[in-house]
Amino acid sequence: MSTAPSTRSVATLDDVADAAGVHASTVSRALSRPGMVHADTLRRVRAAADRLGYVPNRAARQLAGGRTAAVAVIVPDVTNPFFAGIVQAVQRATADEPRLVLLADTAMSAGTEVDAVASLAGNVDGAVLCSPMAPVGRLREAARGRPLVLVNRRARDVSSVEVDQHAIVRLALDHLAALGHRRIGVMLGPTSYWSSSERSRCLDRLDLGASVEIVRIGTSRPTFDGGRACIDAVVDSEVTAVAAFNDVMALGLVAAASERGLRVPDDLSVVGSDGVSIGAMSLPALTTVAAPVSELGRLALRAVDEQLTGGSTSTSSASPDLVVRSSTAAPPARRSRG
Amino acid sequence: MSTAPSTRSVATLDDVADAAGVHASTVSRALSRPGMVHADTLRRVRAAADRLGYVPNRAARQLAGGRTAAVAVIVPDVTNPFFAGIVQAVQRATADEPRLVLLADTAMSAGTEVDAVASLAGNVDGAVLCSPMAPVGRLREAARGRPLVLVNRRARDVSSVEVDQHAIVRLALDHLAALGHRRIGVMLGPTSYWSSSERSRCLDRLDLGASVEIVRIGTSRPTFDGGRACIDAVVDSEVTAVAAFNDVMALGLVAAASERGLRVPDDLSVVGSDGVSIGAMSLPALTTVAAPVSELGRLALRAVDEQLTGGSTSTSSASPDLVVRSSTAAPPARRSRG
DNA sequence: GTGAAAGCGCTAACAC
DNA sequence: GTGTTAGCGCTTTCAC
Repeated sequence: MSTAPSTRSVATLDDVADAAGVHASTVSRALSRPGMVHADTLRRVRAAADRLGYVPNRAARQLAGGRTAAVAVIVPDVTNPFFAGIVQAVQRATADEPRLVLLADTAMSAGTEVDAVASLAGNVDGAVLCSPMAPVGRLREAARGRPLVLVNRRARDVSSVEVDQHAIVRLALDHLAALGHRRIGVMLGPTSYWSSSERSRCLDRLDLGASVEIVRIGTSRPTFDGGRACIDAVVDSEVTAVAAFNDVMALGLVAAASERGLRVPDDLSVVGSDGVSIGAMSLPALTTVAAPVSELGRLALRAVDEQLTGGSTSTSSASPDLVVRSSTAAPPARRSRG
Repeated sequence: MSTAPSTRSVATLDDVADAAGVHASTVSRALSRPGMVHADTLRRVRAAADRLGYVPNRAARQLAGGRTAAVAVIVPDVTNPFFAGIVQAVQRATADEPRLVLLADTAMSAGTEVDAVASLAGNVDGAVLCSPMAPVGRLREAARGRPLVLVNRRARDVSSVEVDQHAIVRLALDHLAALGHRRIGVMLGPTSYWSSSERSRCLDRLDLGASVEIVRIGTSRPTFDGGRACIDAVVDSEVTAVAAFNDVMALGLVAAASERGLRVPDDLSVVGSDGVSIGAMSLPALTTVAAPVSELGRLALRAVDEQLTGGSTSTSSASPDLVVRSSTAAPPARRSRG
């Protein structure tokens, strides 16, 4: 009956064209620029496409048109729930106009990062780089002119989206100060992290009043063990509370504290940063400053699109929220420096 | 000097061919089947490709050759570290022969799962589906003949890789029995999960000796809250230890227990399953039966390749390991049923 | 508003 | 062992 469907397993544009009684180019227009064809043609084409279960071949589309409808997301480590959250957020943000998400995990290696950008660049409309550590110059070079968006890192002439680091510091310290802490440690991350050095800069500008003293707790790897390793510095500094660089480090610190016989929050209060789910699952549940992950995803995607259409780069920032759980942060024990 | 490099921003096969003084098809061969060209030609081609920073265009490659050198990984939730681990494992397993990894997060929806397979199928050499919940028939249909590999789910005529569920149950229960527990609860997951019903079947076949009693603890969502929700059933069943369906549920149970004033492991021992990092970060660190994630990744990729070359499907299983941490599992308190 | 024709960059028969 | 010739399935000028 009617035009014989091709014997190939998947329908092509030509098959749809035959079925609808129009030329392939008309089908192409109908499907990608509905406004450019007659309303009647449009209906017939759509009906035919549906009936045949037509799915456009992206490779062909990319080859002919240049657009890929795909984005790359490059993370240091997907098993870190913060980065997994961003990957998820980027994907969800593509819901209105579906795009493929190509993922690369760099195993926290700057070299792998550059390689990932290089191998992905040709296959996507843009790449979202989470907390990249490679020199931005190398990254741009590897991107060959494709839109690049940095998450939590700033660089000249490259788009970026970031969590407002000042707000993170402010929320964590205000919370601890309000609980009555007067000597508070701030844990930093690796010096190569923009977010870490930015927080350090924020501390300089921060005014918590004369009664509160801030102590910087060295720099350390942004991992559970990195957090653990800070326990000595924390104890030596004689603080009653710590604002950690991220949740995972916070948990490491809590674990190390408890091994030392320090109880959290009785002997030491800890506030994390990120708001990842594991914080809620720990015991006691971690009070933290949560990053607005979904918004970061949306902003990152928008930044890709801006470069695609306008060519202009941008920097946008999103605000975190304090999440008080029950709880790793409490008023200082009376006995300590009361 | 010499042949003018094209003005386009990225070098093509023709550019390399010109630079090397050979035909494009020779370059193609040199790059994909080095054995088929003269050693000298090979050197010249490679040198030229390097010099021009040539990166093959995958879209063109796919269009012409049919192969995509990409795999899709579809997970219910990337922020679940177990699934993130599999994604990572699949990617790492591609190291020898690099492939793109296309990720889709289905937000635990069976419908989204089918959609994801449908939209990805045309763009990859195969898809790895983690703990899928959609009917396998729908998934195959959506895959349009592309290789499909199920992780922790079995179905006729579809490849699958799984963690040996019998071994999981065995390792957890032997450990608890060896610690002296005589009445042990086994938490199950959603009935729609193959791994849950499989474990239930394993319990029937398991022989722990007459002195050990097993109690099935209902079924529940495989989440932290799902684990929490089991506390009533656990308390009512009067077990002294529980083998949880997964780590996240185990942590939920531990949290709920502690809210009830039950101490872990003193009043209740808990063993998880998965071996995800958050288990190690919790307090106390979770004793668990760890899934061989890297191996699952390798096996999944191999199953894709088998179907691509031989066309045959297969089922392979990998063995988990008991990871004793310090610790959520201990001998039962003397006072309980001793 | 629609058809015709020319590629996008590559691989895969074929000849030589 | 290498060059030639066709396409792969689309988008996009162009005419009309």
